[in-house]
Amino acid sequence: MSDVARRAGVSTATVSRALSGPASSVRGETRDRVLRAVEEIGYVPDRLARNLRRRSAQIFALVVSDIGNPFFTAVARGFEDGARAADHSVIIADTDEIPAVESRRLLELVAEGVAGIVLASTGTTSEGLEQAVRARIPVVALDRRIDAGFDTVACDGARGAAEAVGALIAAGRRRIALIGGPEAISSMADRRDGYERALREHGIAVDPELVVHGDMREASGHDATAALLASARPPGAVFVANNLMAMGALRAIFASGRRIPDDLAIACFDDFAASELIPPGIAAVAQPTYRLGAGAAELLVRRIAEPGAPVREIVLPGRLIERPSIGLARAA
Amino acid sequence: MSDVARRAGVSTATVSRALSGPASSVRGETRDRVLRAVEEIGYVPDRLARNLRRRSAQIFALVVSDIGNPFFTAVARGFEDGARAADHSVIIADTDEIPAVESRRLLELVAEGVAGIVLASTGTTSEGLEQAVRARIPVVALDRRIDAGFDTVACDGARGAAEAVGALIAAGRRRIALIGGPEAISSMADRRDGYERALREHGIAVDPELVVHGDMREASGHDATAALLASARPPGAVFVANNLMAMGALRAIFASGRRIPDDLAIACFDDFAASELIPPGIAAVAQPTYRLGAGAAELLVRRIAEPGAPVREIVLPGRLIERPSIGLARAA
DNA sequence: CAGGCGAATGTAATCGATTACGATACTGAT
DNA sequence: ATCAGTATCGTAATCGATTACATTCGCCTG
Repeated sequence: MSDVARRAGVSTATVSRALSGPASSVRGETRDRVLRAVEEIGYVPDRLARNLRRRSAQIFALVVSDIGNPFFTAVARGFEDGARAADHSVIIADTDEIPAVESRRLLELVAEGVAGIVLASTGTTSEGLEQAVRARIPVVALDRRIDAGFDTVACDGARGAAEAVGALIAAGRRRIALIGGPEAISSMADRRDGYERALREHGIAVDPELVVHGDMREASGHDATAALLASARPPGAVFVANNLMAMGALRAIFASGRRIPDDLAIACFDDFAASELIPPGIAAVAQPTYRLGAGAAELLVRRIAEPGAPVREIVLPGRLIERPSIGLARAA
Repeated sequence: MSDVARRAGVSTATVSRALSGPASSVRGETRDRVLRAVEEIGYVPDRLARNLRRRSAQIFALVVSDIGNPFFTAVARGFEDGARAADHSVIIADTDEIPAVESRRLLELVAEGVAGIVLASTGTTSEGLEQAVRARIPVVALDRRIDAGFDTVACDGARGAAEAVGALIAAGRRRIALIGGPEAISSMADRRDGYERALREHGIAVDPELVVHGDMREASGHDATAALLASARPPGAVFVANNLMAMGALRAIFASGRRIPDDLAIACFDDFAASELIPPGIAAVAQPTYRLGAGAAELLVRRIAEPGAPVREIVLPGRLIERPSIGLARAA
């Protein structure tokens, strides 16, 4: 940096101001001289030194339960692009949906000096979250609301679920089971709400026996479905609250020898790569994953620019992709 | 840090040595005093300052073509665990399989001061790679070899492919097509080799008309398969060199109305989540993804410990998961 | 014309840990 | 008793960019 300063005939302070200070802090001509010197020498500012001075690294963190879940990887794609546009790298951390792990990861990220965190929380407030707030690191809630006043980006789970369940009803099913997720996770609670709302709107009572909860992983979807199918009065359709459990549900259904949609209709939240290829084609509510991720990055960037701004919430609609697993096509 | 020093009655230099210096550099009793003081005060070393001094951040980078590919996310999982065990975070960067993007990402990572890079290269040496080497940042090749002498971790593609193709032959197929990837990518070339070897070993000539190349993405798998099926003498089986193209191939096959395995047998490299659910169950060579990722982390850690050590190569076997898509079961 | 103000820039302190260099004390050998 | 050698620890420089504070200069006002 001092080489640049010498070459441009200014001090290092001026070089710094020309490169990263506000536009008004340096005379136009001086700035040009500095930029030319930078160009000639091929100077690249040292990020590590800058990080120390600024007390923050140019890194955003994405904290999710499992990077193996295609929903989160798709979100990560959008988030990464958004972060890169703001000249930030992305660290990804898994929590395995375990609150203690989530807290630990957050503490590590705070220590790491990340500039912002996007968090798909397990639902429990933790010491890690507290520390992040105390360190004034912006936190954006992804997919799941956090009680306090955090910026949030999510898909409209209630509406998407209601639409999917509505489609099942329109196809003539009335005994529709829900395979839901933990109620502490707001997106899961929302989807349950949508399920119940759709039933009520069509004058169908919610049957507690048809509502079961998994842990959002494949195995739990399988087990829950198997139990439903083995019960005295099995349902005529199931709505599964996320993609992984849906895969488990499908395994259980095929294992039972039932045919979709004749014996059992199915729809789920969260589209997945193979949904078309699994016969007869599985209906799903597709989330705008890329835009969720990009939106999260955007919220972080804005919050950094104006820390005091009012809390913002981005809620994007999902889109029901109707496929034959629903059963009869709806009347147009 | 000076608080700790004062409390322990030593200098900051001693604190630093006690915490991160070699064991011999400080008297046992002194170290204990320091550690106690650290405990009492709740001191946490500042990573940003340490990074500046050490001229390197405690971060590993994973550079892949597309984090949306489940193979890479599965690898990422193992890599992340391995990195964390060594107290490093993980940055993930996508290249979209574009050499220029790969080079740019690498340059950014070098500037970022990452401590090590795991790279699934597009196959072209780039300025970014040069810079990484010049900066003495260890680079481990993942899945795909890089010409020069880099540590490498990969699955045995030739053997896995030969096994899968061998199974198709054992099931009575002789006209077996290959949907391969770009030859510049070593893992793809290996799989092609395995394909050809299996054919030769069974006295079947390699028919150039049955060998087509995609770009490893789903659409190319679809198009290549559609073209094969529409040809004058369509194959009796296909072996697809990766998971994404396999999904595309399946779409094309179903669209053509053909039945698996009666009309067309299929097997692919890289197992994927839905392979069981897609009828009749799609045979695939499963890679030990988690261990590939963990192995990459391990290679990085060792290379950092001994920069001069001889080049190491970890090659892990894949496992053919036989499913009905192959056709007749092999004679036991 | 004095005094005040703002724009533009320079000087040097600062972020917090690491480490080169030097000082001290203690060991054992001669 | 003297001295080399080693183990242990302290002082202060260092990493490279940012920024508080000081300085200079020009311009405007009363």
